[in-house]
Amino acid sequence: MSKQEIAFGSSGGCCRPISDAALDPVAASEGAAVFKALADPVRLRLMSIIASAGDEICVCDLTPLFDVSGPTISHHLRVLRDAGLVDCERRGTWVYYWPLPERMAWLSTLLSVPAGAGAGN
Amino acid sequence: MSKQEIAFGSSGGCCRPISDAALDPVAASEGAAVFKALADPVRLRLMSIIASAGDEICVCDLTPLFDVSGPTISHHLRVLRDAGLVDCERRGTWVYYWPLPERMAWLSTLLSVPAGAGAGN
DNA sequence: GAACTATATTGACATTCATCGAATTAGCGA
DNA sequence: TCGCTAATTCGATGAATGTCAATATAGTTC
Repeated sequence: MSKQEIAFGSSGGCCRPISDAALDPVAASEGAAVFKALADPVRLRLMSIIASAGDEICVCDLTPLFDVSGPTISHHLRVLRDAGLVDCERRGTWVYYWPLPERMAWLSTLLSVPAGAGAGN
Repeated sequence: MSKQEIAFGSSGGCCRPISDAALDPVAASEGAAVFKALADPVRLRLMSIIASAGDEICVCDLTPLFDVSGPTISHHLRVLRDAGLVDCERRGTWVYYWPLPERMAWLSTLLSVPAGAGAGN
């Protein structure tokens, strides 16, 4: 278990939109690490399937949905878990994954646009 | 100008939270490409500075804020532009960047958590 | 305990990526 | 036109990453 989870919020406020205040280098590194977890087509789809499942979902139900090997799915799930986006539990032979909405909500807030932000348009 | 902008929304609905409906492979690739643009500490900080500037901002004001070279900043800005997150205009000797809030809002919606979604916690 | 299934880990490999220095383009002013 | 500054593009390089086959671990069933 190489649990090297991403620490976030350690630099203070974790829930302020970036259009509200610029990130310092430390916060940017933390945020980028979580975005990186979603920056792969397989992982983003995995995340969306797990998040929309409405309930925990078995790895055995996830794997056949993809064209990549089992070990690759396992690898991607670990990345999502290290990013704090999902968690899992072994129950018998099977392993079940569920979403951690807090981390997703955090990213969502980071990217939220207060009202009429942005000068350009 | 290698403008290979990321097409999104081409697969239909672009503004549905992933906790609401799972992404198909095409949508996942489009979304992952935009997240990838934010999956770097320098780029995420650049994005936050540009988004929080309240107005367009000159590259000459961005570069000294980072420990990387000018060409590297230029490279990262191009990635953000190709992702549709910012746009720019040359005015005289200088080039000014501003945020495109729509794309940020799209990502924010993707990650938004309706209410009490997520089975686990 | 042996055989079997479901996941995870390991090790290797090809590709992608962040970064830099050097060269290039764009515009200003003398 | 010549020099100067701002920004981008080019080419190269070392590091990170996605993938798979092989192996290992966890658990069930006989």
